[in-house]
Amino acid sequence: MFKGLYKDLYDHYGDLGWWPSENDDETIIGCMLTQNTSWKNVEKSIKNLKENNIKTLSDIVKLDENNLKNLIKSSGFYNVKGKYLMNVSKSIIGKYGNVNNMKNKNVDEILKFIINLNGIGNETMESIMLYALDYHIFVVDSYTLRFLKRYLNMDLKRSELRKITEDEFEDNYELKNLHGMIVEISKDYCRKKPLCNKCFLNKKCVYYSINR
DNA sequence: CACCAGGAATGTA
DNA sequence: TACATTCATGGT
Repeated sequence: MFKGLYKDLYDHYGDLGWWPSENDDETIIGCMLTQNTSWKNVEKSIKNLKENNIKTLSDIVKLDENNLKNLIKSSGFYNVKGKYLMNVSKSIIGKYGNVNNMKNKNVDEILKFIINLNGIGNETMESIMLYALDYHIFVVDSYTLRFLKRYLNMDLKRSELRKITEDEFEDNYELKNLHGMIVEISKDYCRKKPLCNKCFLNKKCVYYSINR
């Protein structure tokens, strides 16, 4: 159902290299900090952390929580995000020792552990599962649901969309790049003022035919 | 000046 | 289940 869409997007965006990070710990940190926040503001926080030699969740648990909040201030919501990131780091280190030990385990076990952590909802859980831990799980965000509603004229629920994409794409790389490409096309052409007339998908979106 | 960004928790009905 | 509100910086 989405193979054609994938090709159209890939012809335009190619390999986006999602998730951008130096290691899996940094991916998890980015997943937490980018909640309702532009990526550029998150990059400043990550740069701040690196300059203070904080690169892993083990480094974070050694920090004072208020110190952590100051370092991530640029990504907004720093009080809740600081508390969440500290507790998530402590839980992961406490149960698994390090991020790598969470890979290649029973998918449901890891999924339930992550979704039950305070500060992690469905989208952040899916991002961590796919991009940091390399499980076969698609990331569904509001961009994706809105875009597919215009593209397919289907009001899918996240569970339905996840089943379709995870069945259709066997390779994790495709799930990773597909989500990245949908975010990019949403940012480029599908914000509140849609630019369907300039989008490379052009008339393939239902939204275009309805409003023009 | 207003609006929103690669959300989630909490509360209400 | 479906909404509303709060958290709060920084770019446009």
